[in-house]
Amino acid sequence: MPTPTGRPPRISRAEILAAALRVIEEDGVGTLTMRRLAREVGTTAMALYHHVRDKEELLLLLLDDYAAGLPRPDLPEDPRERVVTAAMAMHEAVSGCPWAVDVLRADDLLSVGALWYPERIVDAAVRAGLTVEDAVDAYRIIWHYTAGEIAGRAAARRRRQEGGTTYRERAFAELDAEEFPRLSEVAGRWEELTARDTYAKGVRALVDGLLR
Amino acid sequence: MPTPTGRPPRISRAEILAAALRVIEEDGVGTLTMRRLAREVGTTAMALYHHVRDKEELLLLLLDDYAAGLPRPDLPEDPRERVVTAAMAMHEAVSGCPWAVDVLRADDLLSVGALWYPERIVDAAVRAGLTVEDAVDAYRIIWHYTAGEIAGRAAARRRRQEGGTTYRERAFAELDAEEFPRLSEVAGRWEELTARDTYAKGVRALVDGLLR
DNA sequence: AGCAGTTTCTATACATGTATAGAAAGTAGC
DNA sequence: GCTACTTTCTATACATGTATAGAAACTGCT
Repeated sequence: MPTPTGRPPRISRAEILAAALRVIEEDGVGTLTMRRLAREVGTTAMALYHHVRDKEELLLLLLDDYAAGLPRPDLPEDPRERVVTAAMAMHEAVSGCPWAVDVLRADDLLSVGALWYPERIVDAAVRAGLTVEDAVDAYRIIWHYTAGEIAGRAAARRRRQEGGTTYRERAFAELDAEEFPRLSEVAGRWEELTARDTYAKGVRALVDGLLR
Repeated sequence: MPTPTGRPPRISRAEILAAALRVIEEDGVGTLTMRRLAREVGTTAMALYHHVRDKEELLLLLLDDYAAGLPRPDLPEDPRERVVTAAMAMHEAVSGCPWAVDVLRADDLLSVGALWYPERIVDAAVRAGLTVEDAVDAYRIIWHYTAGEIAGRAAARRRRQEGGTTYRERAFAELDAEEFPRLSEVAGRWEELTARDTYAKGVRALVDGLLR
């Protein structure tokens, strides 16, 4: 299409994304609303919907740009360690993105800018001896774990901020020690036990189990 | 408190939960709004908030009841298989709950009625030779994987229903075969490759890796 | 210039979760 | 019975994402 038709646009997707990023960086992801964003770009909320399908897509595009700009880590030669390193890089990339949690409802990663991660993971898994099919399975399993871990960790953080009685706390409070001996044993230490970062442990176990 | 004070309640939490369950079963979880629920119970939306902190807690309580009513499977003697079986039961329990996805933003399972699952998993992990601390880690890693898998699967299902171009499809369409050889190789078969249920494979790998 | 077609933008409206203020309906002490 | 207090409920309001209808601004054709 050499000559475009129709009313000429006053705003572009890129402009919207840039403004969104600005808002997020300045005032946090919680303040990013379509109306606020529109104000920032100098238009109305509904005008944004011509450049972006919905808010979820907006955040996805943002995540995409973000991931595309990250440095790719060097990967070790050993295939097993390669998978672990790539997975941890993926985890770090997504964790570092404050709005990622709202988009994590994806069955797999993801988007143009983030394809590096699945590519490396699948490739390393094949090098480790898996068939391509198994390698794809492995990647998706790792992704599910990664997404679940990040979502969980984000929820925990939010809960700690908001304060108030956790539903879990109540569950632990009325815990029957006879019926649930193990949980009773650790109930008092739960907060402490679950504060540690166990992601690496998890991927290592996963990779060990998957590549054998 | 033998004699209660204050205006006597016209509705109870149990009543609300029952009505909510009825609405979900009859018209789907998508139609469950606070106003609809209030109408069903014969009160106003805001009145519900005296019996339930917010909608999330409502769904959590519902999930709790649901999980509490499920039959507990027999667990095999072998500790490793025991963990796998308990995890799969947990997965099945949560998957079977249509509204669970909206509540899955929890850092760990969960609630009074569902404590059976973590108890069994931690216990089996200890029997398999882990310390209590490691067993708790193992349980949470399994939970993160489980939650991520369910959320992903739900997102995929939704996307299939709604139709329209997936973001992923677009990503695959403009895929550079030189930069991403592995992904290009499987791009055409992605839908087929990711349709299979890989949860069992994942937990098995995870348990293998964790219990060694 | 005028008409048709296309794209972008504006105005308005709606459903939703939930905050807030205050009314209603009880109990206990006097 | 009256007042103080407590709990529950009602009315109203607001921010949010987004649907819908139509106006506005452009191109190309006649």
